Amino acid sequence: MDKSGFNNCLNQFCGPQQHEPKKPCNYSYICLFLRVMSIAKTYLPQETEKKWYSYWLKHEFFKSVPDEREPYTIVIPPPNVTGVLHMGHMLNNTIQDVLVRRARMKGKNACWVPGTDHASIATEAKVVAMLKERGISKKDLTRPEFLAYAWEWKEKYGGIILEQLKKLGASCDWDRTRFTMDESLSEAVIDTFIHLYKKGLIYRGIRMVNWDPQGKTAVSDEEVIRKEVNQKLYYIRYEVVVDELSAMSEARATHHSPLSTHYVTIATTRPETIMADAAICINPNDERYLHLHGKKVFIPLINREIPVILDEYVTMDFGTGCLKVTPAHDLNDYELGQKHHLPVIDILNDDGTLNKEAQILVGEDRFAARKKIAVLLEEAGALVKVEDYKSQIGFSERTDAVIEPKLSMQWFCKMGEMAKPALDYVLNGEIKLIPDKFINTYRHWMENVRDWNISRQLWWGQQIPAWYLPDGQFVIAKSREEAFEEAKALKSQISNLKPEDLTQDPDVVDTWFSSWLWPISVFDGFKDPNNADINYYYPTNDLVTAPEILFFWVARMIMAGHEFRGEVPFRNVYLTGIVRDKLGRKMSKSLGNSPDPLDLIEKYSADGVRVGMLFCSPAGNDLMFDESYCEQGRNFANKIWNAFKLIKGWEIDDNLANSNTIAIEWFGSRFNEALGDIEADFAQYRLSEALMATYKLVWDDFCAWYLEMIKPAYQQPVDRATYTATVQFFENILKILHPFMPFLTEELWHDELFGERAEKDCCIVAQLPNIGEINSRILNDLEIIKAVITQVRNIRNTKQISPKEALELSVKINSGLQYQQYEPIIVKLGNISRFTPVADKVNGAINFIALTDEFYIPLSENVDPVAERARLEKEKEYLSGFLKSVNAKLNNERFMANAKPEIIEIELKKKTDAEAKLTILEENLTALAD
RNA sequence: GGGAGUUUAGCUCAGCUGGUUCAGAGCAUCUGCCUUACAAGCAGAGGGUCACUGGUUCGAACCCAGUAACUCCCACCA
Repeated sequence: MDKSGFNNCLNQFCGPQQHEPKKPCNYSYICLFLRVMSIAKTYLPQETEKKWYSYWLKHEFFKSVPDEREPYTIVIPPPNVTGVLHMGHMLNNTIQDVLVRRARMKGKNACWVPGTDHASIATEAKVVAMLKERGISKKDLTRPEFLAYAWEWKEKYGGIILEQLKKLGASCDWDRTRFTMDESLSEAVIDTFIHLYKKGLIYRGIRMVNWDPQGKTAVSDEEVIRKEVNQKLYYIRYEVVVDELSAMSEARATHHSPLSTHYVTIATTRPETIMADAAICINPNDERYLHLHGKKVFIPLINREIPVILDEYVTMDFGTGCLKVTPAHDLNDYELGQKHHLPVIDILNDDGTLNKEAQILVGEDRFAARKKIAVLLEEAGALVKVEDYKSQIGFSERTDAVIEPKLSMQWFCKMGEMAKPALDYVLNGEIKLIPDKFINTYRHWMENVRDWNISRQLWWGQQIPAWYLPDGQFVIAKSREEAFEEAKALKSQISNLKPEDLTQDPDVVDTWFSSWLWPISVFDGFKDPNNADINYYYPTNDLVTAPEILFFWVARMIMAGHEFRGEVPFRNVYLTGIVRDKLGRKMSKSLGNSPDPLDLIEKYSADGVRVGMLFCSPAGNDLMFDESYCEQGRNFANKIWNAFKLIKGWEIDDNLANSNTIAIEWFGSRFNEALGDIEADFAQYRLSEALMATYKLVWDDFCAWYLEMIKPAYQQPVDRATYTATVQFFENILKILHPFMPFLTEELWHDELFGERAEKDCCIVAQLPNIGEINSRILNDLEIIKAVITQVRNIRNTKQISPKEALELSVKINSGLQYQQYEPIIVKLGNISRFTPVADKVNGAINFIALTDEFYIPLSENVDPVAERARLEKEKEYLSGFLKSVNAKLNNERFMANAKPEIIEIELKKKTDAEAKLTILEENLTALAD
């Protein structure tokens, strides 16, 4: 059996965290091995993660109540209540958890408020679909019946996503979990609606809205996705109404005109709406159509007369230069209609079918009608031609239905007044966007903001507190009773008005009308604006979210913060990228290119996945996710586990003196240096870089160098001082790793290696180490020593000398570096039998240069003079070139005059170093020739 | 149509006010190793005309102009 087979076998017999075989085995050497090695060979996360998450919960480490400490607050971007965890959530919540855990370990009172969003359109669509499966149609239900089903659905599926977050390790204060339709949050929505209405910021009006015929609701501009679609452009001929006067002039002009004067041809992508036409519009400057000024035309098929109007809005060189105006079904046409006082003829039902106004094709769906009308027009001889045409079409984000511009009575919230301060907060830096490239986009949007359509024709959500009187007047009030009182106060009130005569507006408010209050409402800041929580936690610190919702969520939260608290809702907005697959495609359910996050956790551990996500996530840039990052994360966890295993296996001998003072001094300095780098990275929200710095510190500096330096020979004891220092280092490493890898670090934290721990002495609440002293001389020296060791190893490799074979190494020191004090390290890591300083060159030995010092390995039989000469010549050539460019600079008067003194000094040092090295090279070349 | 961004090694990305061995890191690749912490590993190595073309400067991956490709946001051309 080879080693890997052995390992597999071992894993089979060892359950998670099991150190003994589950059943007796015949492999006696396995049993022997197990007795010797009582620690699992690889880190086994499953049980560990469950264990520590419940431990944290049990000891309420996530829980936060106001106290004298500085608060650190994040409110979660509430995921859709019926949603399931996807990669975007993984990224987003990993980042939040890293920030929260780090804040906690810096002594702050960290509070991460979780919750879910009722997501009216998405949830209602799901409930409708669920009912349909059960054979129930929404039409047949009363509003309360439907809502009962919806709540049932919410209760059943509402918690799933939060449970999934726990698997990731999210350290939210679950006692604070909120839902945007919780009683107090809904009340806040209604109260703010009334407040804004009274302030004149909410109004009701007929507007062209984005109508989703499938969801049967209006959606906001932000929820419309524009896509380029292949369409047809239909050229349709309208007959010009001939009156007597024009008939005469026409008779005279007819043979001169290239265009028929009896007909006018328009181009449209929507022939099914011709029945709603209110006019034909031409550009007044269009000479081709002068004869149409003041005329009327017949709509084909239905022969209704409509006027020809003139407006410069029409582009002469597009289509035929002649536009049909359909105010009810096109935003531009609507505005044109308003300008020219045209009637509005709406021929569509809410579900996108044609209504009676259309006169023909009544009841047909708009797309079916389009095809059919083309045939009818063709038959009537009114269809001139059909061309292929590409254009942008709006689709509903939620249902993917083609958006229908539709006139309807809607509620609006005025934005202009609120946008101003919200823009200023970002421009003057009170709120930082990370990365700041989003400031421009934010400004552009805020300066061109349009009023917010806040009504939705749905049942799931907060019902608009508008009450209609039988005569059509309305009042805004919290309840029927209050509405009745208000109604009685109206000037032209109806006699004998009874409360039951009032009908409440059936619409609900847009989901974002509750989410924009989130940072305030989760702390009950509306009901009780002066409570201890809101005073302590608000404004929150960081908001972590996707740039896609910068406008309809982030911007509006800022507005609400200003409007209702006179303060920003948060200080920093960290905008994550979009998670894409390797091919750069956005991960989505429909493409099926998104891995299930829970499967990933199962496979690579939560720590591994967290690390994997962060490896590839620079702020604001999209990330090309690949499972291999998680694999790397898992491998990292395993590496740490093995370092632990090594240290754990040591025995201490108190009689031994500390033989590793240099190594300890070096790693201590290196650790502090890295700590500073990590701190700086976090200060700039460069999370992947902070992680990478940690990764390298642990893997390279600690494992590959430090542990190798101090590690005692097999089965040899270690001295107490080295052991203590190493355990201390390892504990500090666990601390800086904890925000990234909470489970593994907590598991190791409690090992007896670190002595007895009190019950609440946990890594999660440990305080991060402060940056201590940095000995930069030792740091610099060690870089040289490492280079020497690498050179020796390289020589071994190229000369095919086994690492087991010890080599002699001598050095001719020119630089003055104190190699003697590093001798134990060089000897150990280079496997050197004897390290001797020499006064003269060693002939016939393999040599290399570090700094300006010459190193020799006496292996004359391995020296190939030809190859050696070639190598030296090549190096010499490079150095001469380098020296030449340095000299060119130094001889350049303008460089000497303009460059900063420290730059010149550096160049001078480069020159002397290069010259010294060249001298050595030349000497070596001469020696080779002898 | 308007605006923003990106382009550096096979991949994902650093590179701060132009000036250290300024061309870097991780992964991947290649070579050699089952060296009792770790093959989910160890040691070593090889990868780049910094998108292209000009300009400014003593000096440019970095600043300026233009070009190309890609991405995103905004917008009413039927």
